[in-house]
Amino acid sequence: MFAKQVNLVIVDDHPLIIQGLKALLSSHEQLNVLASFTKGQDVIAFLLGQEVDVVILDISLPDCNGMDICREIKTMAPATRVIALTNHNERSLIMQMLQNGANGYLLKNASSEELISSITQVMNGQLSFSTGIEEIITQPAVYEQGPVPKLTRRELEVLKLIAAGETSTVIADRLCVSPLTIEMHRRNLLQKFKAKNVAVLIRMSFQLGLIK
Amino acid sequence: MFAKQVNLVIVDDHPLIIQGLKALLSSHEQLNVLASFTKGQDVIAFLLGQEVDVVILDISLPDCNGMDICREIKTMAPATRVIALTNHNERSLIMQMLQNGANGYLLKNASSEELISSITQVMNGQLSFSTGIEEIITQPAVYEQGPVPKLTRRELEVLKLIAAGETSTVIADRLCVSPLTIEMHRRNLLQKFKAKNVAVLIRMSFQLGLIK
DNA sequence: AAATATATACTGGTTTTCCAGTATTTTTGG
DNA sequence: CCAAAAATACTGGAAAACCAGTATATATTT
Repeated sequence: MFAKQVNLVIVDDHPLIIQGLKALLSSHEQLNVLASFTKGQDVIAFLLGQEVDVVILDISLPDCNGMDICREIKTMAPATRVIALTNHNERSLIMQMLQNGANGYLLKNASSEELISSITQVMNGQLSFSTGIEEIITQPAVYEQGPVPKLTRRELEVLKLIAAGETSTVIADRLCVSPLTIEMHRRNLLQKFKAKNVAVLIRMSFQLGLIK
Repeated sequence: MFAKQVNLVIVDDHPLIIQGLKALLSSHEQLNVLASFTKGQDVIAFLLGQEVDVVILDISLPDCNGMDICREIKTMAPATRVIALTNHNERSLIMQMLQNGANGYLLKNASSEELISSITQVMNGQLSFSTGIEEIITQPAVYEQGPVPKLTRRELEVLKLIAAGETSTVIADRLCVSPLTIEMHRRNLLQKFKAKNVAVLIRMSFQLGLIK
């Protein structure tokens, strides 16, 4: 199955997920878990001094954005394969991860067999996806989004206040600017998300993990 | 630590979580995992023919609502302890689970020690919570919600269409009713969620797992 | 230093939401 | 069968969002 020993690293903020992955991988002799981390920056530091074949990487990490970590990993260690492991199945996120160099994309409800198969595939130089993910990627979405919107500091601030239910007038008072400025931020946010109104803006922000 | 053998059952839609829990629990002789399920209804069927000490129960299950399963378990087997294991830390959900009879509430980022400790506590007849959960429960929320809103079939239908970004006029056309009817549904939804506008409505609906 | 992006702010206007109250019909539960 | 809940619908009106375009100042990037 594996031509040689495969060295892996796990990054997930759930100790139980890490535990489960270790238990699963340990029943395969040639799969060797070198380390596990609950923070993204720790894996970057680790990779500076250690060569790793596969990183299994959660997207939602407490200290940073898994997508950025993915890009960083591929920048510093291009030969290292990255398999995203996440609950998110939004096409935008999947495409963004692939754009950032991910070799695989698994959902957390994947089976053991699926995980092992995925590791095999990426080690063979292939891309690997959970059941259903390929379908999500390939079928043109009814509402086609571009990449995940990149928000400025101010836009994110305004978005959070909108999500908290505040009106433009209240937000303007809070941020000491004109209500017309906030209206302009709203318009820009709607355009970036290709959203027709606040309902879609909030929903997509949630789905993309921009707000919790 | 445990006066006697503790029989447990795990219900979670993530095989990796189940794997992790099993690995963890198996290193404690007196903790005996009888079975695991990825569907809520399966655990109910199991409990009909088997006495269980502790059920570790995810709230988000694919076939049903973990909160309802919790209530069902406590109805049919009051002596069985239920520990919720979830990613949600909204006060409403925590209170609802306690209301439905849960004995513990853990977040999925809990450590191994925390889990074992929780099992110990519930077996001793105590309530048990993840770090931080007690704080969430005890501090009066800035925006105090009541219990998780119970939506009618029609209300949920309208909510989903609102979340999809449709206006009241469009929703009315879709459902073959007057736009004024939809406006009335909107008003009722805002009242049930104690939301001041659609932004809060959508945000809370996602936070409470009512829509995905 | 220059180009670009961001933040800010305005005019003028339409659409939509939110609000409060009221009323009737239909459905559901006891 | 009856009471209660849900669904439906209306009047009248204010507040807020959404829209399109335009403009200037500041910050950032090249």
